[in-house]
Amino acid sequence: MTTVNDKLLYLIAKLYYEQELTQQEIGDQLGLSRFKIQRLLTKAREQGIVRIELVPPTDKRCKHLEAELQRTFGLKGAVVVPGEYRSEQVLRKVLGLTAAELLPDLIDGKRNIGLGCGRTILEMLNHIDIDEPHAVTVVPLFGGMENIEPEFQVNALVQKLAAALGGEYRAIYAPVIAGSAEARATIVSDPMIKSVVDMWDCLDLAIVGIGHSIATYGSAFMRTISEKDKDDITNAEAAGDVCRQMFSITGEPCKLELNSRLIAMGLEQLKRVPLVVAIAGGKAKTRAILGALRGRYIKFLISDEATVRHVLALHQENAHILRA
Amino acid sequence: MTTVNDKLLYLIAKLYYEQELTQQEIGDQLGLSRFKIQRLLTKAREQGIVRIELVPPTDKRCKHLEAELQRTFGLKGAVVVPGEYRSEQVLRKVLGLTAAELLPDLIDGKRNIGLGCGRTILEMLNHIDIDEPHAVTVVPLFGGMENIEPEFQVNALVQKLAAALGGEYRAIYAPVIAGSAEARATIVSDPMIKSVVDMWDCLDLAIVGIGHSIATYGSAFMRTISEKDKDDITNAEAAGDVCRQMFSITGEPCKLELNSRLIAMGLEQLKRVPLVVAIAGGKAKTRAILGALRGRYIKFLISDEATVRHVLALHQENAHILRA
DNA sequence: ATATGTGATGCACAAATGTGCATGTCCGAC
DNA sequence: GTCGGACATGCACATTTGTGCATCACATAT
Repeated sequence: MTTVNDKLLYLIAKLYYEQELTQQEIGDQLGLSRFKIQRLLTKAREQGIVRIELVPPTDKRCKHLEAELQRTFGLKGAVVVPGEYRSEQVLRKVLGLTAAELLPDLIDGKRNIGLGCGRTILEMLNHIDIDEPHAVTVVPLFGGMENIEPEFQVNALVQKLAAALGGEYRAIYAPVIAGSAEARATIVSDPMIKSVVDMWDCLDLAIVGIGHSIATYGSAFMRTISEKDKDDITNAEAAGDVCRQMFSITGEPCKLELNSRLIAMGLEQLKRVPLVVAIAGGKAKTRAILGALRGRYIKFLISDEATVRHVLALHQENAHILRA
Repeated sequence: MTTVNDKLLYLIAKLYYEQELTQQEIGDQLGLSRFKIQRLLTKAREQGIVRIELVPPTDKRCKHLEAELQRTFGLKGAVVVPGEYRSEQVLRKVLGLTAAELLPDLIDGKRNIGLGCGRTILEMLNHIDIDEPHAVTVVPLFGGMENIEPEFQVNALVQKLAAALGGEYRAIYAPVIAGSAEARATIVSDPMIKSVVDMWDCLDLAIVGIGHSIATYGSAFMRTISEKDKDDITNAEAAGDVCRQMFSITGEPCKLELNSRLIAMGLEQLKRVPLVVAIAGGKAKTRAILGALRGRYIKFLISDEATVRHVLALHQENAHILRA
């Protein structure tokens, strides 16, 4: 019964996938209806008789750029995808995929993982494919925002990563920005929230995006803050942010009143994490990435060739600022 | 340039084959047209980024039946596909496929290969998949018929096998039945034909079907012969044929006037070939297969469980005929 | 400047594939 | 027997995919 099927399924699969006959043609040849062939093919796929494998393109990477990044900014590592991507959408997906492929190496031996949020991070989560479960705990690196789609919610992202890794996660039930410094203090001292925030001091790994201040994160974050805050940011010449913490193109943290209300992992805290992986690319983020690198906030960068070239060029170009 | 594509192709392939999005959905996500996705997918397949592999069903075989066949009829080997196939069409394809898979083992070290003709043989040829070329010479085992489709022509079949194996072939330009014994003699002594016919004495391997006389080979052969010949065959109680040579259910060659006109490898000649592989199955061929086995004309049988059970049962049942 | 060719692009249409459903079939329980 | 359920079958229809073609962009030769 089943053995008949085995050979038959294999035969049909061969005719369909190897000889590229249509289901109708196979049906005619075998004296079976097209529908039957269709269902048998489905069964063949289910039973694993047909195995579709995707060969990852021989990981061509821009080793020289990676080495230069490491040298120049004291990184523990870098991965630079070759080529130039004109579409932001495509680039995000490519970087997300690349990050997902690297993830097994990155999380190896890690217990507490902090996760940022953003579209590229989400793309990464969509492509994670891990065999054995890892006993990790995933925590968000900052509070949430209510005015964005559910799938971008920090808690949804940590949940997703934990699920993909087979570990646990901690959700944060605090806003990324409190109404006042006092409100922040109150919120952060709340036991449930404190237990998450306290974990920021004992992370083994943080995975973050890099925002380019004005219009960052689909500008959802920017929509959250007041006009005065925006002016502050502009005046401070913020080049970008990591974990919502702004810094200038030299890597100096921006002194903003906003900071006192932020419920987010701090830059100095971040520097103490053994491994901070940033995923970021795109011409618009050039200044932001450069700032993050100069500030030594990140220790591993996943980006693309065109962007990295821009970053390195910009670094050469206005290196005098640093000396000044 | 190409490197951009590599990652992108892989990404698209992943979305399509792993996440099972439609081409349209992928296009929307990436901001590319459906057509572009379509073409990139084609390219991904061409470049081997998508690899579709067919896992042959764990070669479940009826070892016990194979052993019994070997023991009972002194075969060098047998392969019995499990199950019962109600459709002749399906059975032919399954047997052809099975034979094609066995072929590499069967031809190993062989130089001169004789090939019969028939629908199952053709199916086998359709599935041959060999890596390195074999230095073989393929010859037909009997003459041709003009009243059948071109793809069933003996010369087409030997050509096809030779092509699949990467070897050479000899075509025969003689009819399977001459008009008279004298005509046969003349034809066979023609140098070009003789050189092929002479090879029947130095074959290392023959691959044949088994016909069940009346209505054999889509009855094309039967349409070729006269009414008197048919009566002769009926009177001689022919059970089947190999290479057009008729025999009874006991395996005795039929003494027919027709034989004197046949341009086909003889049964005694066949017995001298080190390895004769027959591919045959189906209830209707029970008697024919039994006759071929009893006559020891074949040394290797590829068939199916249901048929073999019938054959063995029939053998037990009328074994007394042999003793008589 | 003007031809010329090569390749990318998207469209209309054709072909192939997938799916919910009504019907039919088989088989065991009662 | 007959009832009920699980499952197979084929159909109409919806979705998805594939393809020939006209168009356009761009580069190279004339």
